[in-house]
Amino acid sequence: MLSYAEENYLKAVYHLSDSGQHAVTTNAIADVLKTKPASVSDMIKKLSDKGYVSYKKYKGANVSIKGAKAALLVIRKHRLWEVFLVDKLDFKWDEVHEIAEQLEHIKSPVLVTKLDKFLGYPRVDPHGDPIPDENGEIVIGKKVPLTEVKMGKQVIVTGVENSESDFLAHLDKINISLGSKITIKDINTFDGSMQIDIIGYPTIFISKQVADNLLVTE
Amino acid sequence: MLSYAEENYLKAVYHLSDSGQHAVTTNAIADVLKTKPASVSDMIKKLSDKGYVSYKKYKGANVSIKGAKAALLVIRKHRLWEVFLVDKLDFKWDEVHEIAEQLEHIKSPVLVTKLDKFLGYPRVDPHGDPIPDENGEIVIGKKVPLTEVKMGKQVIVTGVENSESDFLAHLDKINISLGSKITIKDINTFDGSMQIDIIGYPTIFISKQVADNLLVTE
DNA sequence: AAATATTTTTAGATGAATCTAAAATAATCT
DNA sequence: AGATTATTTTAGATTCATCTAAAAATATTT
Ligand SMILES: [Mn+2]
Ligand SMILES: [Mn+2]
Ligand SMILES: [Mn+2]
Ligand SMILES: [Mn+2]
Repeated sequence: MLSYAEENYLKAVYHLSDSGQHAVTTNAIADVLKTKPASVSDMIKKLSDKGYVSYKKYKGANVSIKGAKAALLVIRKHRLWEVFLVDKLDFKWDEVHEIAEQLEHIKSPVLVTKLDKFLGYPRVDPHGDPIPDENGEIVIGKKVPLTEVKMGKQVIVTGVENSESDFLAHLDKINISLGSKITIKDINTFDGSMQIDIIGYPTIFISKQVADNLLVTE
Repeated sequence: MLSYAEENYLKAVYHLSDSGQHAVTTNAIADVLKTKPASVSDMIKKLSDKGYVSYKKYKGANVSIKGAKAALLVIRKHRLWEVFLVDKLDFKWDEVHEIAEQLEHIKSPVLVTKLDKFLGYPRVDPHGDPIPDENGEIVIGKKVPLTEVKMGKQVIVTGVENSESDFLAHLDKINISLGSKITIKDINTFDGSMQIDIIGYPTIFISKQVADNLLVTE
């Protein structure tokens, strides 16, 4: 069984590698876990021996299939507990991370199942991040233009309809990128422009033209 | 801050000493914690150095005021989580102990406060054990005869009105003792006799005479 | 390409919590 | 009381996760 520390390392590797897309450096892991590179080398070697990460000395680490699955089950618990804390206990979305960081390590598969049911099978956590299913799979919803989304619903930017560089530059300027979590606060019916919240940035206005070309999920 | 292990030891000492009433032997602690006496000696010495237990070599250990308070806050969390698991997640009362054993160590005072509120400030856990308040105090309710209790309510036997030995012997015979958790399942109005559940034993019938002389709390 | 700087790994140490085996103390039994 | 048995403590070892300091590998700069 994985220890607390092992689970935290696995999660860090998974996230830093963009869900397993590329290898992760020792220093980067040390950084997010607030530990020293020497400790990371030790732990990565251990996780490699156990088959949870692939690792070549001096070349960084990445999660294996087994490692990604384990990481995703911890992430699932983390996000379900965050939903519990916000929806049921009235925490604010910015107060729950540290507590979920502890709760994610509770070992009991049936607890996770029952918690998921109790919460009504949520698909995203309070920060808009998707909740993996019981097999560690992230069910990605269909991509739709932001103009098709109802007011108030939180969505994640997962693509663009138009890839011209001046459009992309504009998105950059207004702090929208792949993965941004957006909530529509208001829609002006006469011109289709809208007021949106982007998590981490001030509320902004965008034109219908921009909204039409932004693909979002959930 | 107390470690996981330290909290478990403190709780064991607290319970084995009957809430601090007497000293506890090394072997007894090793027994309940499924560890070896040598480990207990080490840990008790550490807790003694930190002021959580009083301890004289070869003479056993007991919780200090500070230790009892710490133990009671862990017990509070344990029992609140048990209520959560049974009331909200639909666990059976005999399935929750192991999970609560993990959850009791989550560190976040505000989480406990909010959980308590969410659960409606329960005063007993699913096993009928009292839940200490935020100061680690167990608020003992008034003692009333069992005949004054409403059907369905779970109560704890905390005394007797009549101390004659044949009454006490009778209680013994039907497995009722101080601390027994009783739920009234049915009351026969014509003679005041009742059908009761005693946790850990089969359902039994008792006469109004017995119920009148049984003092219960909660 | 050589020198320099950065990153990563190894070596060796520490603290926490555990264990086994042996020594010390206390309790029980002729 | 003296011998035997049981309990408890100490001594020394182990595992886990961490650290610092030094060595090795890689990357960057001149
Ligand atoms: Mn964590
Ligand atoms: Mn989150
Ligand atoms: Mn515990
Ligand atoms: Mn209980």
